[in-house]
Amino acid sequence: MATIYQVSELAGVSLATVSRVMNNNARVSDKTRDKVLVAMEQLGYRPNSIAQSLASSRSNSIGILVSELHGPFYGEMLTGIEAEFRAAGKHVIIAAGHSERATEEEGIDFLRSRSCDALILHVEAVTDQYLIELSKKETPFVLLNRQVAALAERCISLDNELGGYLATHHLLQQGHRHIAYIAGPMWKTDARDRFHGHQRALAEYQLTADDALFFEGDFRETGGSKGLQWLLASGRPFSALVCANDEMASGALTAARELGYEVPANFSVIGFDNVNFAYYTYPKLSTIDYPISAMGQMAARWVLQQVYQQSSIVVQQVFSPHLIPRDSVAEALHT
Amino acid sequence: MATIYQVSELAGVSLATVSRVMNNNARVSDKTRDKVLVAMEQLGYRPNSIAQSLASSRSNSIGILVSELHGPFYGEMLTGIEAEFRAAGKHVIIAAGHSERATEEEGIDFLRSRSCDALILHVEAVTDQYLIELSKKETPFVLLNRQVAALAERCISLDNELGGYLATHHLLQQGHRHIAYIAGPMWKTDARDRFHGHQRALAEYQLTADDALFFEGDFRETGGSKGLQWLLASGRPFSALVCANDEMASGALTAARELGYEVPANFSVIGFDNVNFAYYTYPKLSTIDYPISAMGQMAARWVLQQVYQQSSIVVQQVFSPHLIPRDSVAEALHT
DNA sequence: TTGTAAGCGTTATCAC
DNA sequence: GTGATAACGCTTACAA
Repeated sequence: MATIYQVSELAGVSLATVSRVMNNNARVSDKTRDKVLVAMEQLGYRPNSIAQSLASSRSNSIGILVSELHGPFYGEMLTGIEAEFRAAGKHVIIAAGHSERATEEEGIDFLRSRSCDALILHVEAVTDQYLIELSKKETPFVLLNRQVAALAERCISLDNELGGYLATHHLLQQGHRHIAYIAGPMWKTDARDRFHGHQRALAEYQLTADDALFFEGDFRETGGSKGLQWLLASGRPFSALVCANDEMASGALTAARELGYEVPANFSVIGFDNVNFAYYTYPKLSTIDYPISAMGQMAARWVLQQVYQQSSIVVQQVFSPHLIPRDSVAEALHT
Repeated sequence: MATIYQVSELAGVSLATVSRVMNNNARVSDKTRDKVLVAMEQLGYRPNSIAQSLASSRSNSIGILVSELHGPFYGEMLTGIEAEFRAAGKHVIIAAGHSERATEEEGIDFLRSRSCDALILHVEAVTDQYLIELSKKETPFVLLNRQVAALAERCISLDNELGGYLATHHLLQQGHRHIAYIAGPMWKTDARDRFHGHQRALAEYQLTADDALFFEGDFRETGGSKGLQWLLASGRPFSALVCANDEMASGALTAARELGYEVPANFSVIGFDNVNFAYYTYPKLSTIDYPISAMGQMAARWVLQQVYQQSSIVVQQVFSPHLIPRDSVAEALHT
C-alpha cells in the first residue's frame, strides 16, 4: 500500500504538505492541494490509520463493550450507537464481556490499548470501585444502563425501578392480587431494581411479594419457561405473572401453551424491554418500553460532545420507561 | 500510561529486552525476565497495541463487515466469530454495511486501513468484480454467505438453493399444490437462490410458480405481514406459504391471526433460517435450519488457518441446510 | 504557504 | 543473553 512518502514524491512536495491536505485544516494553496490530490488518486493512497493514531494519539474510534453480540437487546443498542458515529465519521470497535468480571475487564483493557478515544460500556459484572478507578485514567467513558453515584455525569440509564413499578402497577390496576414474578439474575443491578419497583407497587396495595411466587431466571427464554413450570408446579395460585424481560416472557408464553394454559384467559403476562419481537408473540406481549436504541444513540452523543467537542449536542442522561399495553394482560376475573 | 521505555529504566535493562519478555520468544535469563516482570507489574504497564501494530505490521485484529448489527441473524453470526477468536487471543473490529454498495466499500476501506490482519465479509451490494480486485490486495478475506466462482477457496456459504428446495418440497409432500411465496429482495443472491430452489421443487411436481402468488418482501417482519395481506387480497387461493426468512414468516403469522386466519388450519407457513425466536412463535415455526453461528465460527477458523498458520484447523466451506418441521405446516386437506 | 525534523511506542536486525 | 539503533507511517511544532 502506498505511503504518504510516495505521495509526496510523486506530487513533488514534502511529507508535511501531504499530511496537511489530508487533514485539510492548514492553508495549502489550491494548486499544491490539487497536485497532492492527483498523486493520491493515482497511487490509490489510503492513510494508514494505525500510524495516524500513533502519531496523533487520536484514533477516531470508539470502543464499545457489551455483554453479548446477539439478542434483540444488544443489537438495537449497537445499531443506535453505530448510526450516530457513522454520521460523525467516527468508527467503532466492539468487544463482548459476557457478563463476567474477568472478561469485562479484559475487554476494557483491550479497548484502551487500541487507543480508543472513548469507551461506551455496558458492563454488569465489574465493580463500582473498578469503574471509579478507571475514571481516573485517561480514556473517557460513558456507562450505559448502570448508575454509579460517584460517576453520575457519565451514566446514561433507564429508571428500572420505575419500570418494575409500572409493570406491576398495571397488573394491580387490572384487579390482579396474586402476582408471580420471574426475575433476572439477582446479582445484576437492573434485575434487582426492577424487582424493587415490583415490591413498591405491591406495597401501595398493602401487598408483599410472595416467596412461593418468585423465581430467579436468567433473562433468557428458557429461564422463562422453566420459571413458569416451577411456579405452576408449586401449586400456589396466581392470576398474573411479571417477567423481568421479554425473552423470559416469551419463553413463559410458549411454556404456558404447552402446558395447556391460555394467556391472558388463565393468567396475564407482562414483560420488560419492548424488544422487536414482543409485537410478534401470541398473544402480543404487554410490556415496558426500554428505549435502548435511543439510549445507545445518546451515549454516542455524549462522546461526541465530551470528547470531540461538538458542543451543540444535547445529552439526556436518565430515560423513563413506559407501559405498552397489548394483549397478554387482561382484567382479573375475581379480585 | 507507562511505556516500554519506563519499564526498561525501572528494570535496568534495555528496550529490546523488555520487548523480548513481552513476546516471550527469545531466550532471556530468568533473572532478567523476573526483573522486567516486576517492573511491569509495578508500573501497571500495558503494551500499546497501536504501536505494536505499526512496528510489526500485525494487529492481531480481524475486521468484520456485516449488513446490520441488529437482528437475530447477524447477532448469531457475530457471536460465532467472536467466540472463536477470543479463544485464540485475537480481537475483532466490526463495521456495518447496511446492504449498500457505497457503505460496504467504505467499511472495507476502513477495516483495511486499521491494518486488520484479515477480513470476514458478509457483503451483499458490492460486485463480484470489486471482490476479485480486492483479492489482489494484501489483506486476506473470507466471504460469508456468498459464492464467487473465482474466489471459491475464500467462500463459506450455505446452499440456499437446496434450502429453498427443501422448504417447498416439504410442503408438496404434505399435499400442498397452491403455494404462495414471499421472497426477499430479489437483487440479493440468497433471496434469488432460495426462490430458484422453490421453483425446482415445484418443477418436480410439474408445477410452476404462480405470479399471482408471488410477493417480493424485504426480509423483515413488516414485509411478511404486507406480503400476506397482498396475497390474501389478490383472491387467488393457496393452502401454503413459504417465506424466504423467519422474520417475514413471523410477520405473516401475526398478520394471519389479525385477519382471522388460523395457521396451519387455514394454510401452512414455512420460514427459513431457524433463528432463535422461531421456536417461540405461535404456532412454532417450521423452517429451514441455517447454521449461521457455526458458519461464522468456520469463517474465523479459516482466518486462523490461512492467516495465523494454525494448520491443525480444519475448515468446511459449504454448509447444507436442513428441514426443521414444527407446528406451522400441516397436511393439505384436499390435494 | 511550504519544508525540516523530532517524536508516537513498539519490533527487529545487528552487533557485542 | 543483552543492548544499540533503525524502521513502521504519520502528525506537528518550528523554521524558512
